Amino acid sequence: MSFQERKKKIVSAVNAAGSLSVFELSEKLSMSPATIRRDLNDISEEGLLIRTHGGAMKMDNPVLTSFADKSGANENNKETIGKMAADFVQDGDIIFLDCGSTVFKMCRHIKNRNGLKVITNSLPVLAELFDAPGISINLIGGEIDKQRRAVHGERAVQHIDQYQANKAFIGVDGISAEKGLTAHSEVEAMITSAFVRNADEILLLCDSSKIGKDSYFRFGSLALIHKLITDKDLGNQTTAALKEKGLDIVKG
Amino acid sequence: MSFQERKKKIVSAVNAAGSLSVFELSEKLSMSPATIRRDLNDISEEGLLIRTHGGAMKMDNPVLTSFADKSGANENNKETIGKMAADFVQDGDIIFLDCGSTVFKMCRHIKNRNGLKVITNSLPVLAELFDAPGISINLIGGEIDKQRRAVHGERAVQHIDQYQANKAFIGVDGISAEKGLTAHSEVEAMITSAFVRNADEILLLCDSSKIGKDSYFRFGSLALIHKLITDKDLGNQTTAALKEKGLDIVKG
DNA sequence: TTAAATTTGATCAAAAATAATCAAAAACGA
DNA sequence: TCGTTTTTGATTATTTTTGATCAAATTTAA
Repeated sequence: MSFQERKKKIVSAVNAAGSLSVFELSEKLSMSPATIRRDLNDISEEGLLIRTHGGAMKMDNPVLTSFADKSGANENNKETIGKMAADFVQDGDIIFLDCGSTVFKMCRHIKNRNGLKVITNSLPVLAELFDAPGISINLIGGEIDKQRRAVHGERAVQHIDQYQANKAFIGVDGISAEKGLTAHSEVEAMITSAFVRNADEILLLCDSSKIGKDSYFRFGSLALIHKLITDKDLGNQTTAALKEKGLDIVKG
Repeated sequence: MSFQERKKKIVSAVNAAGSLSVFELSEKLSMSPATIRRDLNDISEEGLLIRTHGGAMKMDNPVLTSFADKSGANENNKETIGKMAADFVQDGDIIFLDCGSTVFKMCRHIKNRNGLKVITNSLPVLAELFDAPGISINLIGGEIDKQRRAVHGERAVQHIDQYQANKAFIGVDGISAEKGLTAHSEVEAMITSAFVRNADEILLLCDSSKIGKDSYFRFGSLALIHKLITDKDLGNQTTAALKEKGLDIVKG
C-alpha cells in the first residue's frame, strides 16, 4: 500500500470514527506507529484533519466539507429534504438552483425529468445534472468561488436578472421569525436575492438545525418565501411561530 | 499491444480497482515493470491518474472529474503545442482560454503561475485549473453545450464582450491561406470571434492536421492572428505560404 | 508541585521503488 | 530490402519510504 492510499484511508477512518489514536491506526493499517505519525503530520499539514497528542481527530470546518463527503452533518435530514423538494419539480419547468448542500441533494432526484431547464451557479449541481439527457443547463457566469464551488459576483447577479424562472430552490444559513433570512456572506446573499426576485415561486430548503438561528447578513423577510421544506426534527413551537408568519411548511 | 492500447487498459484497470501496484499491472498486462513505470509516468503526466510510490491510484476530484478531457487523435503534437503555448503565459496575465483539446493541454503547464486571471467557457479548463491557488477563474455564463463541454450562446458572447484580456489562446477547426479561419459550427465561431475582438494578442493553437484544411463556417482572416503555434509536422511549403500572409509561426 | 508514563521528533540503516543507461527487438519508411 | 527510429527489458545507481532506537517534550497521576 502506497502512502497516498494510506493517507486516504487514514482520513476516512478518522472522519468516520471522529478521532483515532496513533496506535489504533497503526493496528488498523498494519503499519508502524512511526509511519502513522509521519502520515498524520503530513495530513494535518494539508489541513484534512486535526493532529492531537496521541492521534488525530476529524476536522469539521463546515466550509471545507465537500459535497462528496457523505459523512457531513445532518446528512439524512438533508437527503430527505432534497427528495421532498424534488417532488415540486415538474417536466417543462424552468428552475433556479442555488448552491448549497441541501439543494444539491435534490439533483439526484430530478435527473429523469424531461424538458427541464436548470439555471444554476453551483458547480456540483452542474456536474450532477450534466449527464441528464432531459435537462438543459444554463450556467451562471462570473467569478469562481473555489471554496463554495460556485459562481459569485456582480456579473453573476446581472446574469440572473436576465432570466425569469417558474421556481427557485434556495438555501440560507439562518432563518428565524424575528430576523427573517440570513446568510454567512454578502456575496451569497446577493445571488440568493437575485434568484428570489426573478422567480414566480420561492422554495426554501433548510434543515431544522438552521431554523431559529441567525447568521450575520440579513437579506430578506420571510414573506418572500412560498414554501419552506424542512425535516421532522423541527420543534412544534418553532413550526407554529413560522406558520403564524404565513409560511407554508413542508415537514419530512 | 501498442502503447496507446496499453495506456487505455491501464487507466481502466486502475479506475476499476481504485489502485494497483506496478507489479500487479505488469502481471496483468504481461509487461515488464520498467515499461509499466514508463507508462504510468506518461499517463499521470496527462493527468488521467495519480502516480503513487509502487503503483498508481485513480483520480477522483469528486465534483469536477466528469468534465475531464478525453484524449483523442494527434495526442503528442497537441501536447507539445500546449506546452509551447504555456510559455507565452506570464504571471499577472489576464487571458482568454477557448474550448478545444489543444488549448486544454496548455492548462497543466500554467497551473503554477501566480496572479493569473483566466476567463474561459470550457468546463475541462475549469476543472483542470480549479485547484491552482495562483489562478482566479472567471467562468463565462450561458447555455451548456454538453457535447463540447463548454458554454455557448448569445449570453456567453455578451459576457466576453464585457472583458478585455492581454492574450487570447484560441483553437479553430480549419485554417488556410485562402479561406482564413473556419469552424465546424456557428456557435463556436461566435465565441472565438468574441475572444479575438476583446484581446490584445491572439495566439492560435492548431496542430498541423488542420492547417490547409477548411471547415464550413468562415469567420475571420489570418490577419487577426498574431502567433500561430503548431507542430513539427507542418510542411515547409505550407509554412512558407502562411508566413507570406504575415503570420508569426512557432513550430514545435 | 514532582515523578512516572506516554508521545514525539530526530536520526539512521534496511528495504523498496525508481530513474538512468544501454543493448536487443520491433516497427517504420524509403 | 536495408537503415533508421522507436519501443522494450535488463542492469545498476540513486532516491524514497519505512521501522527501530533514543533523547527530549508533553501529559497524567500522585
